[in-house]
Amino acid sequence: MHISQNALAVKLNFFSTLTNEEQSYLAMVQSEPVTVKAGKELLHERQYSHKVFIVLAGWSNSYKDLPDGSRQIINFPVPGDCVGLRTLLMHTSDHGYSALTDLKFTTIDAPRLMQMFDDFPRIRACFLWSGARDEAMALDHLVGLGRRSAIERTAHFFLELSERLQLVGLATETQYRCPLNQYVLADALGLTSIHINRVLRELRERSLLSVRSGMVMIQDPHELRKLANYQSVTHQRTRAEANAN
Amino acid sequence: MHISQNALAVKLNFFSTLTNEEQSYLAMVQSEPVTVKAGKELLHERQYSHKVFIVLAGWSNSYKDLPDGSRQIINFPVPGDCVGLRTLLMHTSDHGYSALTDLKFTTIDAPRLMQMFDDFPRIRACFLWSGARDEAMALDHLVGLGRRSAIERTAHFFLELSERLQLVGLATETQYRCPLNQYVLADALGLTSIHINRVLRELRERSLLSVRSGMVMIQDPHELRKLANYQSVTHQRTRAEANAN
DNA sequence: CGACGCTTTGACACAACTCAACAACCGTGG
DNA sequence: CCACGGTTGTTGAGTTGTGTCAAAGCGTCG
Repeated sequence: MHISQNALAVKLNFFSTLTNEEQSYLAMVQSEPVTVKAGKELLHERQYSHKVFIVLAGWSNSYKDLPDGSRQIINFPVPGDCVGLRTLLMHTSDHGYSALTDLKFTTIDAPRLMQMFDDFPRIRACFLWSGARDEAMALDHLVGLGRRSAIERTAHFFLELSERLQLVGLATETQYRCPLNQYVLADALGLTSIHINRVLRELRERSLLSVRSGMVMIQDPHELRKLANYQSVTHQRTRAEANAN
Repeated sequence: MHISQNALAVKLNFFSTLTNEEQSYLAMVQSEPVTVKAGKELLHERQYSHKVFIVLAGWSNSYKDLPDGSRQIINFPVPGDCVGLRTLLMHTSDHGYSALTDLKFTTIDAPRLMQMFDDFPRIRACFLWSGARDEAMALDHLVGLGRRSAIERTAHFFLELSERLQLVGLATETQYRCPLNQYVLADALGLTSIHINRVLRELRERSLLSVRSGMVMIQDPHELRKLANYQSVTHQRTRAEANAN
């Protein structure tokens, strides 16, 4: 098992403890790690795809482009996240997926994934659980876009990101690296980069959160959570008992 | 098999043809149909739940409430839709679910559902596929809230609803019954009811679409699609080959 | 040093919201 | 049958949050 493949195992273990056999199978079924350059598009909308991506390191985003040239970013998969499960079921992708920084990942081909799901129902359960969590996050995102103001949405976003990164050891309670620029943030939060800038300034001036040279610092977690009406995505939920299915 | 339970079968059959045995099992595993009054809350946020709902007739909505009193409607499940699959995995619901009109549905308990998934992998595949389609629709919704104007979003909404209802025979190309009032539409589309009213007026004045006494009439499907940049959710995709998993 | 990508700021425009009425509709009971 | 209240739809006037356009500042890298 590659050390670098641990993020996935860490995340799945959060849902349910995997045996050594399951863990080593999980490591074995993955391709060798691949590294691509920032900007590389790994999946474009409507592309036929027969594999999933497991992020090991780096930043990427899944998104949808609109005919008027704007784009909506759906998600920023972090290390340990799996991209393309739904696409596998659909056969063709309903979103694009590209690297924002140099990106290291492995892949699993559909047949091997399906075989694994047949042979290791507990692993299948973990993947389903993980997919369900991703879906829950997408719904939070949806609610934010529909009903939260720009500043609430932004605060909420950085809090959620923090929690996801903590899960794989890439953030502390108060800070984490985050190379997302204001154009990218704008596309994720349904705003313009100009307005994101104003919002970040306000958060900074209110001493709640600051973003400087790729580093997010949460200065006042309590007040920030209050502003965002933030509820933890993961911690509020009972840990899964991964029975078959 | 109850005739009234056909909507689910119709929808799953759209994904992959089920055998007679599968169809009758699917009918058998469901509870007797239940009817509840409009307004009844079937699932509230954070509720523990151990069953899924299969809508047979009537209108309902899943939503999230925000502490400031506003709400964001996630989805309007239509007959044949299944509510609560993700909740089953999470053990507690991350959204509320309530009836908007008198509502007829069946339920499937978690253990029986899991048993069915073990015994009939093709049914499991259909449910997963169906869940994936719901997720894809949620993503469309997310994109709309983030990047589309009020009128585009509204047009898009009615087009998508039309297609979903057509799938179960509840709409023609040009019209369908839809008892959603403007408050409800507003909560779904991330707008105020007042603004929805103005948007509907504009759609009416431009002879694209009109909503009168619970009836949606699509007057100019082509222009409406152009306005909304609408792409079919279901038709664009290859029909599934439902192999196990 | 200049070029480029990203951030920051200002002035202005506009889409959508708020508040406040009023009108239409509908079922209910007198 | 009409009067009534509640719900839903409609409209106007004014406000505000966010977008648009334009330009300048700042780092970094070649």
